[in-house]
Amino acid sequence: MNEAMGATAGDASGLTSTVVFRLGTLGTVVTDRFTREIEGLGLKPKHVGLMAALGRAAVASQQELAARMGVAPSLMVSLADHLEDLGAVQRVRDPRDRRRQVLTLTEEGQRLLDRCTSMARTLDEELMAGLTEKQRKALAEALHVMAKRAGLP
Amino acid sequence: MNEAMGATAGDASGLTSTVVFRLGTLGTVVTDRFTREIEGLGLKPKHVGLMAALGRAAVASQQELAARMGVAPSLMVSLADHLEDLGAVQRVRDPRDRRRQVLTLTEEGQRLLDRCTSMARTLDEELMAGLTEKQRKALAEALHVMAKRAGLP
DNA sequence: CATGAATCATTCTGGTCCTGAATGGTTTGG
DNA sequence: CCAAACCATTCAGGACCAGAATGATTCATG
Repeated sequence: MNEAMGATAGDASGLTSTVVFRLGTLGTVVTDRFTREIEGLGLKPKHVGLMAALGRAAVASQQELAARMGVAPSLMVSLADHLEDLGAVQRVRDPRDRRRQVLTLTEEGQRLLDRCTSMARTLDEELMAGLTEKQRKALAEALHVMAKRAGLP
Repeated sequence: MNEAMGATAGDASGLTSTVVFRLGTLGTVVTDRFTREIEGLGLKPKHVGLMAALGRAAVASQQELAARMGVAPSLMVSLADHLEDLGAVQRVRDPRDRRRQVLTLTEEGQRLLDRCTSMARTLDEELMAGLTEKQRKALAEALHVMAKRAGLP
């Protein structure tokens, strides 16, 4: 939820037992946590998402990336601006079509992304500390299926 | 993710296979969907969260509710304002302590909450359509454990 | 090959959501 | 009885994001 609905107690309705609700609240809590974690790197979640979308060797125009991430092209410009300032991505005009700006992840960008991934894994541990190995598998599988279904990655 | 990081492809790093990442992206997608759903009722996710926090018969001051939901008191005021305008909550000065504004869910509020719950259940179905009954159980259980662990509900 | 429509990136403007500071009424402890 | 603490409210401002407007480039079609 655009944070999110973020309720915590006193529920007599069953709303809070809903997967939608739990997914929403947990999602924001976890993302807020992650946001604080990456703050020191000068990054926001969307920057990390963009780097992940780029991948190590991938090449894509800003337009395509904006569509993939579900954001407006104008926002993609500012995200790319910032990552470029950090030296994390390179902007190159596509010689085939000089309207297109092609983004590529630099080595510095890959380093940043790796650090973010590492942080995420640590948070994963913390988050799933109360789960058995079997439960973790089941959770990962379920999330994967639902994400696919939502057309995500 | 106050959204969220929202990446979708080209990932060579493993970030997207992280529970943190999937939880974040799925959370925002689902919340966005829910947001559209409740738009017709004149509600935003936080309004629904507040109503759920209130519960049918619960009584709480705005201060306490703000703390529970993790928002600033000033935001709680405007959330309560809006719900009051809709006739969903009643604001009453606590006679024991006339500084406190006590909120209670009205019948209209309960009706609204019920409709939101119903919508959430429908979304649950849609969301988990690709999951077996066993997987659904496992997912619900895992989310519940993690939510508890995060101090949520 | 010329020109109008379409596409891409960029800038700018504005809206929404939220926090933190300032204010005023109320309570409480010494 | 007074100062400190507390609650609700208002207000100003910041972060984030979408949409319109602009300019450059490409494409389609006659």
